[in-house]
Amino acid sequence: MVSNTDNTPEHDDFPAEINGLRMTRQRREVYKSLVENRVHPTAQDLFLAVKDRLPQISLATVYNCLEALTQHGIIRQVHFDRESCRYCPNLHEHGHFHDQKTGVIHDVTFKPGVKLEDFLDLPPGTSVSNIELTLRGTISSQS
Amino acid sequence: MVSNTDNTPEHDDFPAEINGLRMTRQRREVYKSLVENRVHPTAQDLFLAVKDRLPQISLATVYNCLEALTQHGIIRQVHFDRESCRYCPNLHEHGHFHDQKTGVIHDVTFKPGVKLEDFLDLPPGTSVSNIELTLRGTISSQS
DNA sequence: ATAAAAATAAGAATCATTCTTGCTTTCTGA
DNA sequence: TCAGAAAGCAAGAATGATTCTTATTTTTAT
Repeated sequence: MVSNTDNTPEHDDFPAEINGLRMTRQRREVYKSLVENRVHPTAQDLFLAVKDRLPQISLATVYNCLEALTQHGIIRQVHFDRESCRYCPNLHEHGHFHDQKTGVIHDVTFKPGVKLEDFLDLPPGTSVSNIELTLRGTISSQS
Repeated sequence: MVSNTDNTPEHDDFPAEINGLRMTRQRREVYKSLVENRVHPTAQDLFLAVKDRLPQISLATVYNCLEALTQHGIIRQVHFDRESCRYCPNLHEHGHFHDQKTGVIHDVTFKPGVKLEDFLDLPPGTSVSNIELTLRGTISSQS
C-alpha cells in the first residue's frame, strides 16, 4: 500500500486533517481531482483521474474516500435521476442545471437573502437540513 | 394472459385511453394503485399492491407500465438519492419533503405566482423544462 | 516497540432496473 | 369477419452502480 504520510513538495501545503477527517494520500488525491474537475464527475471518472497518481488505487477505495469526504461535510453528492452519483466540492447552498443538449451541469445559486419560506408552502414546524434542487432544460446560445 | 378489455362495473368508468396511451388492465391497475397509495410508492410497492387484483402480473410489467405512464405525462418519477425510484400521480409543479424521522414524504407546493427567476440566479438564455426539488429534515410535532 | 485501530485493495455480492424471448391480446383493413 | 401485423405481457437473464467482505498494510496510542 502506498504510504499515507506523503510530504512531497506538491502536497505539504495540504492540511493533514479537514473537519476531523485524516487526509490520507488517497483521500487527498480524490479530493484534489474533484476540485480540479469542474464537470461534477462520477466515482468512475475520479477513479480514472486519480489512477495517474496512484496507479494501484481501487474503485472501492475511491467510493470509500468519497463517502468519508461526504460524511465530513467536505464535498457533496449530486443526484440526477438514478444515474451514477456525481460529486461536487462547492459547499455553498446551490442547485444544478442540467443542459439537455450538451450534458453540461451548471451550478445555480439562490438569489441573496432568499429563504425557503419565501417561495415554498412548507408544513408548519418544518426544519430543513438539506436541499437538493435539479433543473433540466436548454440554454439558447446568445448571438 | 388476462384480457385487457375488462369492462366489469368497477372499471367501465375508466377511460380506455389517456394522453394517447391505451389503458390496458395492467396499466389501469398500476395507475389506480398509485393514486390510492399516498406515500410515493416504489415499483416494488406497487407490484405487491397490484398483485391482489392481478396475481400473475410481473415486476417487469409494473416497470413497463410505470415507464409508459411516465412517458405520457400521466405520472411522475421522484428520486431520493439513489434509492429506488418512487412515483407520484400529482402532476402539479411541486417538490418533496422527506421527513427523516418518520420516512414520510410530503408534497411541497410553490407559493402561488412564484417564478424560478424570483429566487434563482439562472444563466441567461436558460429554458427550464423540468424541476426536481427535494428537501430533507424533520417536523417538530406541534402540541 | 507493540498492540489496537483505521485504511486500503481486490474481488465477490447486492439490488434496482433493463433487456430478451416467446407467447397472447388487440388492432387494422381487406 | 378474418388474417396478418402491432402492441403488450410474463418470466427470467443480464446489467451496472454501489456496497460488502476479507486479508493486508499503515497509522496511532500505549
